Amino acid sequence: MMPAPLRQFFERDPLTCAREMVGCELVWNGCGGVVVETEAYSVVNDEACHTFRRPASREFVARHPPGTAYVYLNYGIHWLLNFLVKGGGEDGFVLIRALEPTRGLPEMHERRKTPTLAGLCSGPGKLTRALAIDGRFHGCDFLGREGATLQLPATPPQVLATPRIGITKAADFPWRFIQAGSPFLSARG
DNA sequence: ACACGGATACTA
DNA sequence: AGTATCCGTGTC
Repeated sequence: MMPAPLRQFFERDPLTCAREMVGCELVWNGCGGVVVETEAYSVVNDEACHTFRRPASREFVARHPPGTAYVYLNYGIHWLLNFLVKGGGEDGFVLIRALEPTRGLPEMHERRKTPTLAGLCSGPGKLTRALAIDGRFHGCDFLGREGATLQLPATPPQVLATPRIGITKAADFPWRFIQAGSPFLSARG
């Protein structure tokens, strides 16, 4: 079960949570890195959030505690990792979009077959592949599992807000958060 | 620039 | 069943 202080991390609104997730080190079974890019999705007035059109997603929010992993298959190819945010001003999700690799580099390179370090976890689908995260973890207490840790930064990095990537609805919301100047992002911004 | 690929939620 | 849509990536 997830440590109480960590659980409280997800008991806030999605924007605050997504912003403060940048700089945290996410480790899973010896592989992982520092989160350098996230996006916030809200169940309130956000057409890009799954809950806006998917009853099953609304049911997911109702039936799981904050911090639960929300993992889904996008474009039939890529697993995307989100964490459920709940109990603050608004409920929603934080999408993990990119990591600066710090742990288990050989193993991640083996899974991704990627030559460059910069491209190893520079996208939401890339990092789930590198960490071997898939639909098995949808709905589970991911950060409470053996081998999973989320370490808060000693000194928080400078974080910038930009528009979210790859969506058509509510595309103008500046709800993507990136570590300023990081070469490990999924795109420029 | 384009193909790849499957779950979800619609219409009937 | 058939259709539209979708928080992407690698290779063309």
